[in-house]
Amino acid sequence: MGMPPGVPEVVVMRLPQYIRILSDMLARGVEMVSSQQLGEMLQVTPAQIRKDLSYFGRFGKQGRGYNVQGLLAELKDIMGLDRRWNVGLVGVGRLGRAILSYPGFAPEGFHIIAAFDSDPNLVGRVIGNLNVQSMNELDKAVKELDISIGIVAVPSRYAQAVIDRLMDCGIKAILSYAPIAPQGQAGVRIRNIDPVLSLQTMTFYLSNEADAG
Amino acid sequence: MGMPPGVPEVVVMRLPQYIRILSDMLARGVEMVSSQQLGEMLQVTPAQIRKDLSYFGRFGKQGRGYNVQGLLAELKDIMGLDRRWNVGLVGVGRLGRAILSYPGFAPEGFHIIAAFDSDPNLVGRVIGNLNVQSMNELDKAVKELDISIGIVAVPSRYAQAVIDRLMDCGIKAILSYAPIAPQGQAGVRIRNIDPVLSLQTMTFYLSNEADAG
DNA sequence: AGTTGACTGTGAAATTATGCACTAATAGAA
DNA sequence: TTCTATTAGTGCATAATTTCACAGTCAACT
Repeated sequence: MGMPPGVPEVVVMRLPQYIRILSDMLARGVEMVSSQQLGEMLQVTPAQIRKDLSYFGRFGKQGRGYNVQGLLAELKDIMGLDRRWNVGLVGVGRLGRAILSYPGFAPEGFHIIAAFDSDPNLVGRVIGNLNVQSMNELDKAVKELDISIGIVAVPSRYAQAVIDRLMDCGIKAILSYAPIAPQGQAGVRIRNIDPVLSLQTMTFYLSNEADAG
Repeated sequence: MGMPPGVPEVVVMRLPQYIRILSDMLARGVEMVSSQQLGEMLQVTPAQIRKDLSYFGRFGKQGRGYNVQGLLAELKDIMGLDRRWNVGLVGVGRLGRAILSYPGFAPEGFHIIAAFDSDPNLVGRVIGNLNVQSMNELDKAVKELDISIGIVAVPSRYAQAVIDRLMDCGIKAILSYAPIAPQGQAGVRIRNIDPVLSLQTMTFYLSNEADAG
């Protein structure tokens, strides 16, 4: 739909961060912002921000900077974040319930509108306003409710099977909380939420930059 | 301590994933693995894996591949993951308690041994085996308990202040669950756990790759 | 012992990403 | 109106990262 082809993935990964900063600024009543200021807040060079934005158009005013509200609206449009996304959750154990009760999704347009579990003791129960459905109903629900994003909150050993099921249903975006390296099909994006992995990327520096300071 | 200088950060970010795969393999009883096989599981090219490893040494046998147990041990050593890390948690609200009860940290050597909160109603209470301490005790506890990693699980509006406090105590690695762009000092690594941001990096593709398939 | 097939380690090449530095535009001051 | 101070957008240079492709090594088999 008129979106420039071949935008580097690194750029796409950064735009949500710009959006977050701009949202904060808008809430604080800031009207204009320069790439310089934006860069300071995100710890990147101003040039990178300008370059990133240039993939999509020209949003600034020379000598002035960017209109916060305007740029925010443009970026949300570009990223598809000016609309509602229906999300399905698989796994309503402890973690799944925590996810259901997390208040941060809905304000950003992500609405968890269906929950699934394979445990017969859970199917049929109402958890967090949702009627827990059997995995057999996944395909039907995805189509009828127009679910385009799946969240996986099942024990690791079942996670790959669940991801496979979601992909078979045509889901193209999956957020997995399982500490595994998921195997995805072409055209499907998978993101992992994995605090241990995050910690493990820092210990290298703790071990090796041990200067006396 | 004899660690090669100037290892690219991208490489350091990938090693924990190799470690995870190798752990799985070891548990499944696999003895040898080639860069080819490893690459298939991680969706990266074999050459990348070999190149990454070459920053640290020569771990494979030509014609055979890598010994799973041996490579795993080497990588854990390199990453500082063959030892115990003491972690302090700030914020013992709902999220903080979920983190305390998450069983995935300890088996990987990350031990949450202190919990802090600014809420007087929580200070002094025992939550998840830990006696919740006041923020005033942070500095002392960090030193006495040899805490080198901080986890931040406080509401967004307090997160930056908590991160600043941790950095003032000499903490050089922070895992933040707050949906903000944290400002770090030089030499301090901060990682974010932010499911909304993860979702937002996928909607671009959902919106723009909408081919009829 | 020699041959074969497999696979690592690594320079060199290709690709991708970042940062520089300049031009053009804009607002406000003089 | 002219001058000054800003700052966006961008072509180009540089830097970083990835991939290629091949020499060298190893174990198994004959």
